[in-house]
Amino acid sequence: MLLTDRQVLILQVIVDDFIRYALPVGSRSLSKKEEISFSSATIRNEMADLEELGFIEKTHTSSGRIPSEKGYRYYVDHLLAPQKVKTADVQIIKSIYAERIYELEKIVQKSARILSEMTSYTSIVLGPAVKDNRLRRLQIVPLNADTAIAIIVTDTGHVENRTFHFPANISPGEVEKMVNILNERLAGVPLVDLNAKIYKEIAVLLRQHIQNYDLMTEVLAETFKIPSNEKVFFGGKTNMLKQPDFTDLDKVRGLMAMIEQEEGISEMIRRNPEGINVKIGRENNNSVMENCSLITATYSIGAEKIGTIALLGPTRMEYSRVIPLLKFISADMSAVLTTLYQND
Amino acid sequence: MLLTDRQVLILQVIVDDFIRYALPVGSRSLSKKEEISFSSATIRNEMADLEELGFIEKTHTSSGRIPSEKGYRYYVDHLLAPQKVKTADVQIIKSIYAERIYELEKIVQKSARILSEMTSYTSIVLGPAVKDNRLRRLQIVPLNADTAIAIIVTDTGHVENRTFHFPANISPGEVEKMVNILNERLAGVPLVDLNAKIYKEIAVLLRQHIQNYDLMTEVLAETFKIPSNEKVFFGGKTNMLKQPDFTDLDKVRGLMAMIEQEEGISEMIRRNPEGINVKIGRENNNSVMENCSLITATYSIGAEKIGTIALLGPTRMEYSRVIPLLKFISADMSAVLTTLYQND
DNA sequence: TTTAGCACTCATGTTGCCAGAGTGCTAACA
DNA sequence: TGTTAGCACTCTGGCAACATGAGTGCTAAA
Repeated sequence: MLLTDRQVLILQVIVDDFIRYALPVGSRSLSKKEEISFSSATIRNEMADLEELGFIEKTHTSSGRIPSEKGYRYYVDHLLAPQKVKTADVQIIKSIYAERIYELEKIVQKSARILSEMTSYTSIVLGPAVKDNRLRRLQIVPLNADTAIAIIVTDTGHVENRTFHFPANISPGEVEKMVNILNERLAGVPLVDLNAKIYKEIAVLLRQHIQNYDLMTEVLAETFKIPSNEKVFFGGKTNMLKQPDFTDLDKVRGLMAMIEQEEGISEMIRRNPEGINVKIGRENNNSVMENCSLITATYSIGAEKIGTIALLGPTRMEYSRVIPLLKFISADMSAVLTTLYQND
Repeated sequence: MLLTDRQVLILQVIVDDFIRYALPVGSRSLSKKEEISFSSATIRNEMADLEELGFIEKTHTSSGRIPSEKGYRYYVDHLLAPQKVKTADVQIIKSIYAERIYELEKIVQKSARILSEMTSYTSIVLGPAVKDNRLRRLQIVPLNADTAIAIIVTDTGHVENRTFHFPANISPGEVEKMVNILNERLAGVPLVDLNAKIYKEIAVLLRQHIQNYDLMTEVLAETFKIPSNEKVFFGGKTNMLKQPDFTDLDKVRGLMAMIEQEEGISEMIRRNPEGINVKIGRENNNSVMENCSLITATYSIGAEKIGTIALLGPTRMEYSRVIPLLKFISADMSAVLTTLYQND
């Protein structure tokens, strides 16, 4: 079951070649490669063995071989010669963070865009769930007699806002008092806990200052319902169309539908553990991903994982270029975010 | 050059049929239709004339006919029997506005989504340019020693926010004063004019209260640079993939690239005049639009046009269903927005 | 163990053929 | 003069036959 050195070499060359040219690789063309010093017949024998072991497969009886998912898996796990990230690319990535951006979301979004541009695959970044941010400041801006905007600023510079309707008979003075109470009591509280706190602590206080305090409490609670999902950012949504692998319109439709939906893809990304992960084809447990690979890398503030940056491409992905790139970006992002937000 | 009644009838039936089935229409199948009481031979003669006049064309010598762009044009201009909007659809549209939403953007975005769902084409809505909104309130929330978020709330409930960096040595007290000054002086001013006002009126006032007033003024001016473009909202970006007309991957790629870019498509929409407009195929002056039509309808607050709602589909679009729908939605949106924002 | 050689397989492209849909034209008809 | 039936013609699309070329598996010799 263990592969011989020569088999490994052949597998490696097959995968490299197929990644490059997207065409089945035959024994004759292999025998012409520098790395390979034995004849096509020998290669054929070895290929037959490799096929039997499940590392490569044929598209039809007399075709060349293409890597199977297992073949890619072996390649990724054992054969990857990670390229160094090109200095030009390093420059570009560094420049994302060179501007003094504070807003976490912008950093994340920009990273997604650049990653997709550098790879011409589709990048997906799960931003930190807003619910885990902490409240920095709450403001209420009245718009008309019964409508106002609540603005929530978090410690990561994220601004969340939503309109709501006042219960009847509330005075500007009361609103002001309420805002003060809320800011005093809720600063530093994770958004996800706002609701509980409002019922537990704030309601009592409001009672002392506001007429319609019970209705108001309810409105506040409703207003501060924070979506529990991570935000999803995309880069190069339609890059898949450019890949020669996707000539089948139906496949494309399926993929696009999934990307459009956001749910499916973010769920798929989310279930990967910390660090860097490569999921090849059906390893993603999703029929539309049959010819796709997904590489994920988590990023963090300090030691705490806060999001995932992912790359979606054909199984025939340039792993050796892309994996180091993703590692680099996620590490760099983590570093930047950590200096920005660590000691808040 | 004027068409006879019979020619018009035939043209109408051809277009209707082709819109429905996406297959070239032959004389024999035409002759079997109820509406048509004369023989296939007669139809052939008429079709020959119609072709000579440029209203229909063949895909090959012995194929049935399909409408030309000129044919669609005539159909849209003269033959459209606008269907009534289905009551079910009316319900759905009404329900968009039934919830008491105040935020203009949400209304616009929701409209885009629903329009695309009802038509299975791609909808694009140009929201009002943020720069034309008026400032309702400005807030500044410090994030750390030198960074803060400026939050701009407009009269349409839009919240714009951006981070900026304080010049050195500014005290919390000074910031508060500044915010007060800005709110006093700038409330009701269109965002696009903020900059001018800051240099003309605010700078002088800041001078009296703030040490580093010149640097601060510059930072403010920089912060209040408002993007001049309309916001673009999409619905059903990938709906085009579902149309039988788009089997050619290259065409699809071109279209998707344009949609992804946002620039091209919004520019194309923008150059249509007020009211409802139908641009067929090359009338859009854009090679990727060759087999597409674009229908635009403007919406307004009171008498002032503030945005455009558009629908992108194949030239073989269901004009008779879709045009009334678009009319209805744009009118309804205008009505709702007018009651919400007219007297602000 | 390696390799040369050969028979075999299959995808691809070409050709010819046929059926079917559709046209254009002509001649007869109302 | 307008309408229609009929017929010859054209083109697409599907199918089968065939050649080609890339590639394989196997055998036998080195």
